[in-house]
Amino acid sequence: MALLSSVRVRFAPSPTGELHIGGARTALFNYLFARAKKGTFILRIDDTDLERSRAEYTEALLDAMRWLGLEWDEGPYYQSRRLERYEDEAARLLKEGKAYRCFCTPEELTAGREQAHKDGKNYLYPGTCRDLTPEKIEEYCESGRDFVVRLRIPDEGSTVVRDLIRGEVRFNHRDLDDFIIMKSNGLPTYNFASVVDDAEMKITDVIRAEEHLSNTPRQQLCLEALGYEQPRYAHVPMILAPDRSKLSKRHGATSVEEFRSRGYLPEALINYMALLGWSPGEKEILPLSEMIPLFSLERVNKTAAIYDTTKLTWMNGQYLRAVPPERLAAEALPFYTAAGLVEPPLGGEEEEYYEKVVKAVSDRVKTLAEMADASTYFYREVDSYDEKGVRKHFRKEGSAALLRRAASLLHTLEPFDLDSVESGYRNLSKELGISAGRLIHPTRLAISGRTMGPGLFDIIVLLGREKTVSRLEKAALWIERQ
RNA sequence: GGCCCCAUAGUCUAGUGGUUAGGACGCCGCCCUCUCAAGGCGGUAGCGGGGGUUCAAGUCCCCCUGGGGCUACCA
Repeated sequence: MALLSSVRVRFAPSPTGELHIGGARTALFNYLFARAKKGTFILRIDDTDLERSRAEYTEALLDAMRWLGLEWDEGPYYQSRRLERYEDEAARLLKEGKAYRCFCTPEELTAGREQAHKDGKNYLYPGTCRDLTPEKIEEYCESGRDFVVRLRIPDEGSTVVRDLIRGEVRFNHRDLDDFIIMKSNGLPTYNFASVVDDAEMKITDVIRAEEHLSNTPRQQLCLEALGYEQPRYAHVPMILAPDRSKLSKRHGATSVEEFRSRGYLPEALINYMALLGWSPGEKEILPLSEMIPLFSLERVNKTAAIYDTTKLTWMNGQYLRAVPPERLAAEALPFYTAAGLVEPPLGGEEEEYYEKVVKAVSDRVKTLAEMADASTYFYREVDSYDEKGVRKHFRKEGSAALLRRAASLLHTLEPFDLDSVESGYRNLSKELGISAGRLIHPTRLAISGRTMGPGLFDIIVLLGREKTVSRLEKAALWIERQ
């Protein structure tokens, strides 16, 4: 029983570009639905558009899916490898008179459309070839004229889409025309291929973006003509760019690959996307595994969402801080490499140092890219001092002398560890009758060039005696020369 | 243009006739503190407009407005 009712869903992207967060979110909802229902999640590549489909996009797509952790149970199936199926099904419809050959040229069609537009009228395919005589058809075929196959749509009546999220939506047949199911190049159109595959793959629930809602009556009509059962439909809200328009390249980071390269963690991206259109209830921060039992289409809303990187970034910070140090070091390595700070493979001491740097810096950043950026002075000499910091901490009377005192303290300090450095600093400030901050701030600026960062004593110990002392002296010199 | 969907703060959302309209990000302030984060506390800001229905409307109905989608030999 449970087996019979088991759900089968699919994510069916077309490999015409990178996977953007809209598509990824649709994939995620399909995945969550399948897992929550103990069903099957199928991946299908809808690559019937030869012009725009590219093999490298398919690879990138699979890569992105794997990176996100959205494991599929079946597939990937490729529509381009199933062309015979569509041909057979189209031939069947032709034979049964449910579809017909249309010999109109694209030019004729376009002219009709433009004319209608000029007259301010609606354009629907006028049905020119709808009732061609068998003789005429044969004549056209023999003369080698190109043709497409169109589905015959009833003139009267309507088709109702029962959507799990939106309720019943009615479409009048008079607003639909006999649309094309097979192009003149012999390839199926989306509406047709998709339906043939969904039927053959026994898809029980079609969960996809809202942009497909208007196409659903066409698909239902196809299914009906083909004599297959209807799946259930659920059209999830779209994800819009910050300017409310449809997602596109010019909106900065929109593809999964881009977020990845900007230093976002897959679990943060997943968590953030899940919250776009779905609400789990109490907790907002929750990993994929915890989302599964909570997921249901009833809690998916109808409103298009505008994605907002600010919240994603915050969430990434949350995840970053929860990641075990070893994994964090591994995830961050490509970013340190790209920034030219390290060159893997890292040796023993080098690796130890790297891990300490990561640990020191990770608490105060939100992305892996920021992490590398915040680490530069652990690998390079300081070549400039933060301007505001200079005004605040270097310009004061006696700053250079202060730095020299600190340098000489550290020069001989034993042992050179966190506790002794800190107490050494605190004692020195007491001795000089100044606040610890008066000593700490210029030191940070001197050894890191920055006014913010990890705890000063952590930096000092990590950097080591030699570098710290030399940077302090260098800064003192710099101040004196100003 | 036609058809369809949608409408709670800047953003993501809870809400299914009776709530001081709840949470999160952001922003502001305070606390903590060597800085910056993190964390804690507090604050800022919302039911697009107009008509109905009802004792009572963010919630139901209609209109308007706004946004989005489809209307391709794209998916």
